[in-house]
Amino acid sequence: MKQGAGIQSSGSRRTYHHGDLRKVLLDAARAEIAAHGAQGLSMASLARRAGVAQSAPYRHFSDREDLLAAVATDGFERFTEALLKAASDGAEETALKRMAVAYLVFGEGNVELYRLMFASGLVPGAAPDSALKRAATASFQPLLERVTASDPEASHLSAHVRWGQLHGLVMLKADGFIHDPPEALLGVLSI
Amino acid sequence: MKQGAGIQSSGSRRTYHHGDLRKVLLDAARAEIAAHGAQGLSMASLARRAGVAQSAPYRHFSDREDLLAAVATDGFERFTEALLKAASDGAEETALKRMAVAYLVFGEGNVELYRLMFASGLVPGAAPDSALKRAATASFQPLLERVTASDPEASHLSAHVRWGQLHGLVMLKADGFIHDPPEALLGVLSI
DNA sequence: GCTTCATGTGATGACTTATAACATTTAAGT
DNA sequence: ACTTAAATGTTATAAGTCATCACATGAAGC
Repeated sequence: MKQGAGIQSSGSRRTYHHGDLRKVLLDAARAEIAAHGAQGLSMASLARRAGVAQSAPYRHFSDREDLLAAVATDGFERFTEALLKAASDGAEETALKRMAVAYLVFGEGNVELYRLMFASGLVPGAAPDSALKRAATASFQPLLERVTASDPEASHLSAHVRWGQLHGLVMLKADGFIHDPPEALLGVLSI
Repeated sequence: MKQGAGIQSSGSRRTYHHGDLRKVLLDAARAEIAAHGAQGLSMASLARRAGVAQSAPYRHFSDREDLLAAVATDGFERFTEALLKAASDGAEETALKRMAVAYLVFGEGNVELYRLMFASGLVPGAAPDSALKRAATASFQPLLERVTASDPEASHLSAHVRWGQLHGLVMLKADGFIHDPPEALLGVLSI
């Protein structure tokens, strides 16, 4: 089935069909985005990197935005996972604090991916029933649940504000406006 | 031989020299960014819109990023002005609250400009002594001063956190993740 | 085995950034 | 005023991008 043929990066593939181009493209895109951001990512360079024709990626992604959306969707899923893991990974009372730490750590460790996910305008433009939109809204659920769990009076609104606090700190750091370490910031936040 | 010739070649300009191309380009860029964001802005379209050759803008801006930086710098200056005006426009005790409102209002009223200023990666990449960097750091001073003035114990750190709160809310709204009105958010923030 | 469908190729058009060589005004210096 | 330098515009062009086309190839199903 999955013939191990794979890729011959120097240009000569053994098989006409690549075998797993979609995955290779996504991996390359993730790496490129992590290294240099989504802005400069080009379909052509991805194709070159994968050793296929420039038009090949369009067999797997309808356009550049579609590919970025796939990377972002995957990012949201990993992000949600990280939050859930942090929440369930210790005492109940300190779950929110651990989630906050996990949030900041994820942001710091995936600056460009985080920017793509939350500040590229990809999500607001996506269709309401798209995988991207669903993954994005899903990533907000863990935080929302914890906030309302710890304080039944708390509304969506206060969860939004908590989220905004963390989001703002991640973005300010991502863009080099502040440089304080996560622990210091959380101390002031009193989460 | 003579290829220049066309005073009127493309548009309806009467003089060979445009007169105030730099300003016209900046105005057009601001309008285009406000309408469709900085992402899709092209030097070529700006030139067309101004009725000059595609290469003309490069006489005034070394490259696309340089033009965007000019727009962002102007944005930071107007942003600082708005914050200062809010601070000095009422009772001393409520200055911080008014600044917070002004912050959110500016963000909501200039979504794409705000994104360019704070989330485009322009500032971290700029030279330390560039006009952009200076305008950006200057925009943080009003908030910092008010925070430390109202609470001498407060450090830069707590000012950063305040900033992060506001920044996060603006960005989340800009990207369509939340939709709460400013007053509601500020109520929860207790600023 | 034959057909069909998914996937990769090459060529192409429209568009963009950016630079170079050349043209035309404006300004400065004498 | 005359000459020349500096700004600022123009044309042409190179290199790169996105996206689509008709066509080639190989894998899977009948």
